[in-house]
This record gives sequence, C-alpha cells and structure tokens, in this order.
Amino acid sequence: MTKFTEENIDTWENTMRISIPQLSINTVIFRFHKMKLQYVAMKLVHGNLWFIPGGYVHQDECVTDAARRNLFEQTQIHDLVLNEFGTFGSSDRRMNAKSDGIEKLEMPEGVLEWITNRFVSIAYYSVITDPYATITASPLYSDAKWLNIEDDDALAMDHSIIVAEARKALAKDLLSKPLLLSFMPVEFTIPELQRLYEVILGRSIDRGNFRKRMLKSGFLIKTGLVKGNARQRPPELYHLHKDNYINSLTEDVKLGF
Amino acid sequence: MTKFTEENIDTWENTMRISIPQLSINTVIFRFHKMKLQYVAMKLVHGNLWFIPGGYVHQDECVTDAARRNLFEQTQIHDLVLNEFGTFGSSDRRMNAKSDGIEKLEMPEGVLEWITNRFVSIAYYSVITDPYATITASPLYSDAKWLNIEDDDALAMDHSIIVAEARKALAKDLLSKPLLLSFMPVEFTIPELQRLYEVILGRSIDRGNFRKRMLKSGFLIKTGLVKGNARQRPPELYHLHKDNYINSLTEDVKLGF
DNA sequence: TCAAAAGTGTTATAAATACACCCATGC
DNA sequence: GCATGGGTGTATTTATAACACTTTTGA
Repeated sequence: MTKFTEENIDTWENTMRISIPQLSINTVIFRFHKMKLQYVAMKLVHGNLWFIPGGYVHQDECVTDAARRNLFEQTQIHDLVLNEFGTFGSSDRRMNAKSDGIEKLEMPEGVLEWITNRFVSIAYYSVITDPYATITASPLYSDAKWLNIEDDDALAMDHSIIVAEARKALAKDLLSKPLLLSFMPVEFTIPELQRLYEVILGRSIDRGNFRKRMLKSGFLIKTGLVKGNARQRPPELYHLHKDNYINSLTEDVKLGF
Repeated sequence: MTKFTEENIDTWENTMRISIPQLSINTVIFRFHKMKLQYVAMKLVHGNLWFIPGGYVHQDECVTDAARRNLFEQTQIHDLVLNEFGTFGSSDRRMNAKSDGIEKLEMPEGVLEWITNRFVSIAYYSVITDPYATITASPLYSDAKWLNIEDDDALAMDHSIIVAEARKALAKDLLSKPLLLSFMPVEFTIPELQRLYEVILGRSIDRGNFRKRMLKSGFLIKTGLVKGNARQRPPELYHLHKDNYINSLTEDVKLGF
C-alpha cells in the first residue's frame, strides 16, 4: 500500500470530522510470551519507523471508551485490561511528514495537516493473554510485530519513553490490579510466574522466597499436572483461583506503620 | 464583576487563539493547615458553583509547562510540586451555560461556545507550603477559598472526583516524591507530621511506631526547641534534613520478595 | 550418572504491631 | 492533682533475605 485509496480518504475525513483535534490515545499492548515481556509495535508504510498503536477520541465518546474501541480495532478482542498511566504532551510532539515518510502516502492536504499536527497523547497499557494475540494493521501501518521490552528497540517520536513508563506502571499495579488474569494462560508454572515478575520489576527474585510468598497468597491452585519441558524436573502446573486472587489485591500503600 | 470587560474579552480571544481546543488542565492545590488537609476551590461569578483551578494548554507549550504557568497565575508562586495523576475525559464533560450561571456573564458567543465545549482534562496536584498560600481570582471566578478534604464538599462537574483521586495520588506518592518539602513549614513537630500522614492515608497510625519509623529514616533533625502549645507537654520541633529526605525516597514497589 | 532446573527447609535478621508506662504542661 | 497529649521502651509476631539441601527429569 503506497498511497491512500478513496475509501481510506473517506475514513480519515470522517475520523477528522468526529474526533477531538490534537488529542490522541496511545496504548502499549503487552503480553508474556515465551518467558519474555513483549509489546506491539507497528511500522509506517514507508520508511522504517515503528510506533505503538494509537488513535483518536470521538466527540461523543469518553477517553477510556476511545482507548477500548481502538484496542478492539487493533486486536479484535473485547474486555481487555486497560489502564491509563500518563499523558505525553511536549510542545514539539508531532509527526514529521518528511522524515517519517508520511508524504509518500500522497494523502490529501487536510489529512496530512491533521496527522502532522501537534498532539497531546493519553497513554494506556493493556495486557493480552498470549495465544490470542493477533494484531491487525491499519492504512497507515504496513506491519505489526511483538518486540521484547528488554531489547529496548528505538521507536519513533516519544514512543520508547511511553513504553518504558508503561512498564513502570505495570510494576506499580502488580499488587492492585488483576494483571495476572490477562498475563497468564489458564495453566502455568510458578517459575513462569516468577519470570514475569522479574521482567516487570527489572530485578531477579529468590526462587524459594518467591514460591513461598506466592503459595501463601492462596490464589494458586495446583492442577496436579506437570509441564513436560526438557531434561530437568518438570514444573508443576497451577491455575488462578480468581476470587482469591481478586481479594488478594489491595490499593494499600505499604508505609511501615 | 457581572459581565466581561473589553479587556477580558481580548484576553479570552487571545487564549482561544493560542490554545489547544477541548483540552484543559485542572490542578488540585493542597496545603496542610491547622492539622487539616485543604485544597483550593473557586466560585463562579454567578450562582454557587465551586471548581478547582484550571486552564488551557498553549500550542507552543508542553502540558506540564501549561500546568505550571496556570499554577503561577493562580498563586504567584514558582517552583511548586506538580504531579500529573490522571485524565478525566467522559463524553459529557462540559460546563452548562444555564445551570452553571455562565450565560449571566454576557460573554461573546465565541467565548461562550469555547467555554461550554466538551473538554478532556489532564489533572495535576500541587502542594503549597502553608503560610505562603494566597490565591488570586480570575475573570470567571469571584471567590477562592480553602476547603477541608474531609468535609467532602460538592464541587461542580467531576471536580469532587478529581480531588478524591488527587488524594489517592498523594498517598501513592508519599514514599517516592518529596512532598514533605512543600507540605511542612521550616519547623514542625512529629505529631503534626503524623496528622498529615493520617489525613492523606485516611487511617490512624500508632503514635509510638510512627515516631520510631520517622526518626529511623534519618531526615528529621531536632532543633532543640519546643512548640508552646496548650496545657500539655510541648512537642519538640524538628526540621527536614533535605538531602537525607531526598535520599530516603524510592520508586521501589514493596512486593514481599 | 550427570547437568539443569524444580521443589523444600532452615536460619538470621529486620520490620510491623500492639501495647504499657512515664513526662511536661496549664488549669 | 489531674487531664491531656507528648515521648520512650519492650515484647510478640510477622516478614524479608540468604542459602543449603533434595528431587525429578532427559540425555
């Protein structure tokens, strides 16, 4: 796709008409896949610039609904975790038509003006359960892929910063938001869970202590099955006791008194 | 002030020209005054509706700078704590010309249209050191006062919710942001500090344990003076050891392993 | 039998919690 | 003296952290 079709132009003109100008949504879509924390990045049709998914807020729609609609358009999944974690609003926050290869799309002047305007972006993160994660592209983007967060690939604009902040938000929300419901498949092992915590927190955790603490929480139910891995002792499979897990969550801040 | 002056109209028309439409800033300005956590509310000229301070983002200005400029316009103080804590963007988020008494201001149609438009608001909180807190009004507002957060007065629009969320943000930031530098005067007592923590956290704290924990942190320096209060043992005065206090702050999340 | 990773247990230290008791002040 | 809130100490429990040992598997 090297230029806009008539249909694309109509879609964009409609979007511009019904959306709040200069305000965008960006969502960091996470998954935990093969022991890696990953997020979705999309490539602009021309050039080699990668972005995280985004969209606009319709006039008759609240911001979180816009984020949810956007997420659905991108993943075709309803009812995902969706948490707002910050606003990105530097004064030079805009796409560059030349360096970003947007002008090669040969879009109408009005659309180009809209797209290259200064945008304030409200940032969300979401979590997708691994096997159901297919991402659909949009007219602007020709490719979508999962990047490992530990690889810190360079993204366009301030999107690398947004991803980094999203990871911090994950860490802060680990005890208060039901993230495991989305991160973990129906059955999983404690070592897998530990890797998730480690990559979110960015530090290693003692195996014995992690296990002890997790089992004491009371939301891990042993299935009796084991995961046949490789040439080592197979880890035991657990599933989440949803109610106990939800009840274990707390907004409390640990202050030490 | 019952209607707009020529000068006000000029100011507003300039604001509209240079600001991002449908995007606003709101700031909850806190102080700790006479053992109460308070915030600034401003009354619209007509009617009896109270709002928290707010403003707009100029095209050439980043969002946090806009919040800072706004705060300065309202308080005449530079360099205050300013933390973003959320976005408020429901689809019906707008002022009502009739019920809010805005139409009585007899402002030009363009200004009225701007003001009563749907706005997405980015919310900040700030903290002001008690004795320096004078608030200046604006053309829209005839009165400004400090409200006690525990009184939960009803504010216009979603502003009560914004204030409640701001308090939650204070609690979350208590260990990671240097809030005490702004909340406490140069000299203060440990019981005063404890009341601040209690009102922010919304729960009572054991006196002995609070004291022990605070003194162990190493950022409280005894001045040797006491605060002559009333008919009881006078509490000792302390001041903050700024470096030690800053060093004691941490972004770490306590997870238990 | 060996390496590798899982599972379990022990111990030392530190932190959280719940109190009890004394102290200084003004009335 | 006494009520009031401030300052101090202690004991119990719980949590954290470090680490050693055992188990299970496939090659």
